[in-house]
Amino acid sequence: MARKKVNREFIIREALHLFRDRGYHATSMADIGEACGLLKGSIYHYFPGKEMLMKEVIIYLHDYYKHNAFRHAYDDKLGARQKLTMLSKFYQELFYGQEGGCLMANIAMETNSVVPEFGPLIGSFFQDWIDAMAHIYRQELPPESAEDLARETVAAVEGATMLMRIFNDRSYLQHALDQIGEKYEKLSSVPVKARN
Amino acid sequence: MARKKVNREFIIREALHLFRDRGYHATSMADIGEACGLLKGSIYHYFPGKEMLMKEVIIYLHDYYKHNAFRHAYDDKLGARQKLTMLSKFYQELFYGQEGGCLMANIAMETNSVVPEFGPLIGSFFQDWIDAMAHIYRQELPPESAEDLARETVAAVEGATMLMRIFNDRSYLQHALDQIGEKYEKLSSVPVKARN
DNA sequence: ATTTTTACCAAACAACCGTTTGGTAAAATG
DNA sequence: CATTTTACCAAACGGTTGTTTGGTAAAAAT
Repeated sequence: MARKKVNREFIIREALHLFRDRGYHATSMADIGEACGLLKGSIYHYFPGKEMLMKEVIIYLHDYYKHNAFRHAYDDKLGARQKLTMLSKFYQELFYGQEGGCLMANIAMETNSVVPEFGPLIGSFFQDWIDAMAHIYRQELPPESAEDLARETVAAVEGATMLMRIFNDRSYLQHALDQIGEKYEKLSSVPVKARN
Repeated sequence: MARKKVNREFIIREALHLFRDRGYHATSMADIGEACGLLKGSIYHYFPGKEMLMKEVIIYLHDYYKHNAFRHAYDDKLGARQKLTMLSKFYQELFYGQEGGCLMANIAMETNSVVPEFGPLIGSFFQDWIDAMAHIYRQELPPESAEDLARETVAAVEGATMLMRIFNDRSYLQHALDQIGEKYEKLSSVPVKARN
């Protein structure tokens, strides 16, 4: 019977799930402890407090996106369409497996005016996301249009993720992801290849 | 010195502001009481509890949208473009005057899995919004495209509202609202009139 | 003018929150 | 083997939460 090894990363990941679908205030240290097989006081052996744990969760998730998604945007071996396809797949797999939508958006909405310390961390995540999309779009679009389309894309995906959660209907996100490629095809004047 | 008259609607409106930009859990009954010039216990003279108050806030806001925004979508005296312009103006004025973004989205994200009673109320709001947009789009678009575009529009506005709040930059919402008209122009084959 | 209702306040309530403390068995270190 | 460090538990801490209770002065109704 393999013992679950408890370490900082394990706690971060358990906390990530709880924060994502219960929110920051409704997730207690006791909840996090229970998910890790610990008492709430024991979390303080690994983290100085709830706020710091939340910050590390945000940074952890930001890093995950960097390595598994944004990364592809700067991969010179790929064309713009390939990049968009890879990112779409990433979002699809990420959001489909899980309840609770997007942690970054959820925590941002809940804590924006009440725990301002999270703001810059979450802002940095969305800026990186927008930058990655803009970098892709700049391959065939003027810089300004690329930037606008990037912001539009992130907004569309986040809005769709929210509606997906509210209506418990995955087609919202699916539709938004499909639209990313289509919109780019229309804006870049390159002829559309046959739909695969 | 005119005395502030305290009644149910006054409390609902004060609570609306607090819930919108501090969230549900971070807004205490004491906060709401203070905003109304009352002690927290006195709120229970008007409402049976915090949860019921939140529900009434949601219904109140839903009604406000119905009467001041969705209404225009079904006004037979207006053309599709006029309707879109009026709705855009509504969102613009509504979201510009206030911090805290969209209460419906904020509360939905925060409480979706922790106070499920709010879910149907918020879902009903977004469904009404989508229906209103779809009704406009059906004037010149096939029903299925109209429905898709409506969902897309609501998602885009909500996503932009979120980013607007995170980056404290109104241009996100402005851009999203501008895109509503443009996208509809492109999809409906009617020639574009001169930009006013 | 008397009664009833309204609109509160002041205080208490149990429950829960994030955090701290003191101790302890096991593991790592020397 | 002796010692230090690690990884926890159990319990307590002060503070805050939503809610309830009992009372009271003013307003409304009779």
